[in-house]
Amino acid sequence: MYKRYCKLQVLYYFCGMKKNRSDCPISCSLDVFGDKWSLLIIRDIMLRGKLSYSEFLKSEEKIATNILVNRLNILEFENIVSKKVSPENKSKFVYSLTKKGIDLLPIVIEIMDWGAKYNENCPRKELGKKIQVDKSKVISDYLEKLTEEFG
Amino acid sequence: MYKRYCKLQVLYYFCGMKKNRSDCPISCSLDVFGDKWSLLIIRDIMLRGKLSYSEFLKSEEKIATNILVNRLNILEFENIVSKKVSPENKSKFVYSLTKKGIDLLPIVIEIMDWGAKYNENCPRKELGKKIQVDKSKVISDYLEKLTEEFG
DNA sequence: TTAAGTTATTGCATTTTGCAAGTTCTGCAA
DNA sequence: TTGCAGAACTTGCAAAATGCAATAACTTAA
Repeated sequence: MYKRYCKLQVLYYFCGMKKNRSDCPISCSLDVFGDKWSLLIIRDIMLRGKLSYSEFLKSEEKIATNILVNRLNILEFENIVSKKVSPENKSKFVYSLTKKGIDLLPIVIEIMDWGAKYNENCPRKELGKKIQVDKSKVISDYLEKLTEEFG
Repeated sequence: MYKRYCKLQVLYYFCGMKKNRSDCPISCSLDVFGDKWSLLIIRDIMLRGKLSYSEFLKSEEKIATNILVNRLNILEFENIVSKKVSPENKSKFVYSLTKKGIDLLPIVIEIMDWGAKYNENCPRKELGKKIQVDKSKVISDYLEKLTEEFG
């Protein structure tokens, strides 16, 4: 087996772990992904078929490398994504959504719809228009697709 | 007319206004409410009938006063909430959701559902259980209720 | 004009973010 | 077995955001 980096980041996250601010489910959710970056990584995996660290880095929002590592570690620790050695290229990793991660789909779609509705500078592209026409179909289609990848 | 505080916070927000990180609607949404507090304020107004600064302060997550003022100003600036002098008590303000704010309802409900599903320490209470049974009914019921208050 | 209730600011310590540079790790091929 | 290239990760430092406690400003009503 290959020795990979020790997960300092996860250790920090785990050790410094604050209790949830409250037992409100909204608050607990935000404790996990309530920031400007986590859901963008989820989006990349969920809607854009991105798989790896280097692909996430290329997104137009230009996430910094340390933030990306940190968020990926947290998402993995929280069992939202899982990380495996890539079958095609053994020196890289691929990330995929767990069931828990896939269940973020409706949140992501709703956020996308709201964003498109209220920002002139966010023209609806293909997916955005589909959402406008039949949101629940988009969700169920993606759900099916993501679930079968999930196996 | 009463001179109220000048809105330094809003000025800062406006002046320091970064362009959106990208034209992705998800990213644009997160530019506005992608943090640990904004949606909790929305929740308080939307689901808990809270109206004023002092009520928001009392929530169990214990938001700091400066953060609360800052977020309220941003939400108001973004036209998600609107602020008026309270009819009952003229020395206080009440906040209410605009149409844009009300449209955050599905996002809030989905986040709530996900949070309750994946946190043992977030027992589903009345609303959580209703969501489990018939999410879209909960959404349309609240939508109706919020919209008539709005109207 | 003052008291009571409400909302907002300030200063400081701490934490998180952003950025740029450099380091470590892995597989593959010489 | 070494060296290289691609990929993932860390580090150091500056800047920004957060948390906290104390204080200030504002409004109404008496």
